Amino acid sequence: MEEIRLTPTSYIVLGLLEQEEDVTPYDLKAMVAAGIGNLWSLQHTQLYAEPERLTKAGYLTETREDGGRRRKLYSITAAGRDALHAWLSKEPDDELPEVRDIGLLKVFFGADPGPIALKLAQAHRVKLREYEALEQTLAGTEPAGPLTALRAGLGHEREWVRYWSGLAGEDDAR
Amino acid sequence: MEEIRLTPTSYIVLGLLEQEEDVTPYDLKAMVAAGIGNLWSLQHTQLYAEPERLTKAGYLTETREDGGRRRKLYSITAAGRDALHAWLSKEPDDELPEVRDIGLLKVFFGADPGPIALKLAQAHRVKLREYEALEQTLAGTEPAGPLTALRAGLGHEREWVRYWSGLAGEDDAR
DNA sequence: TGAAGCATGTAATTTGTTACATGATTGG
DNA sequence: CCAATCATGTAACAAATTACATGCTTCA
Repeated sequence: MEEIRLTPTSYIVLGLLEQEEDVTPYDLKAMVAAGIGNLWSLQHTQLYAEPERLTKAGYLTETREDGGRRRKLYSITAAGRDALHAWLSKEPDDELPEVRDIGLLKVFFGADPGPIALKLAQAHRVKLREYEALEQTLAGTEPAGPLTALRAGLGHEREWVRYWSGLAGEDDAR
Repeated sequence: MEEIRLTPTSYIVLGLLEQEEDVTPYDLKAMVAAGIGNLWSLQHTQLYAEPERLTKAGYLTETREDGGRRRKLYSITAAGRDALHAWLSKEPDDELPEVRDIGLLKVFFGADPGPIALKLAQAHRVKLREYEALEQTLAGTEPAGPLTALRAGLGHEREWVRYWSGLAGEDDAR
């Protein structure tokens, strides 16, 4: 049993596996795409590597399908649940997220904001509409976490639309 | 002369070196902290590794101080400028940034938002005040890029304060 | 029935982080 | 003049991305 450091990637995998058993990396890919991936996306290859790491450390068990391709199926262990819940209830630190937007980086270093703003205002409008639709779907469902997190995404998408629209010399109407 | 892939880290170094010559990694660290680091921070060790990479590829030149510690001094080359400007004026893609906030990740997976919200609302208020002060400093200066980028940061900090204050059951007064 | 694209995975490479270390400077 | 902290860097390690590869479905 190896000691490993748990990263955000680890917690995403643990969090998803807490909800469902006997999950393949491919299933994980779909689960990520369905929700958390909006907030924190992962490459599909990480969804092969990370469960392996977590298994070595005792947080997951790995079994094989009987027939067919004998794909790997992962499930969370008690130790995995413990680690997840310990993290969820740990005293929060006050680490702030960074913006890390490529377009903004270019603007910082002197790029003409116009074309960037046009493109990104449009892209954020699309994303905003997608979130608004998702909000309808999630409204009133349990657990509440995904909806609460989504509302942060909504706020930031609105802010991005406001910001880039202003720079593009448009109004921000949709 | 080696081929290398230019990453955001590369462009940050190139962008900073366009403004000044004969810069040590330590200087770079200070330059990052003074501005772009708010948007996109780098570990100090990357500021040793990255200029070396860029030098091998012909985008920078490396010289040595005469006396003392004979520290390494970097300056941008014509090829470096070209690469930077090509990037700055390239047709923008519409890649959207992700939020990647640890607190929000916890909320998504079911953590109690209360304590997280309290802590982060406070931290974002502090950051917001810092940005407001910076805005005063930058107002009217040239080049305009840093101020324009800062205004995005201001908008998002306000949005974070609004969001987390709401979840903390505070009003968002400062 | 064959092409397109989805599903599934491995391996190599590159990037970024952490750990460690030591010389210089400065405030108390 | 001592402790703290800033300045400066290297090396080892871990993580994430990219490249590659191949089996399976489906539908034209």
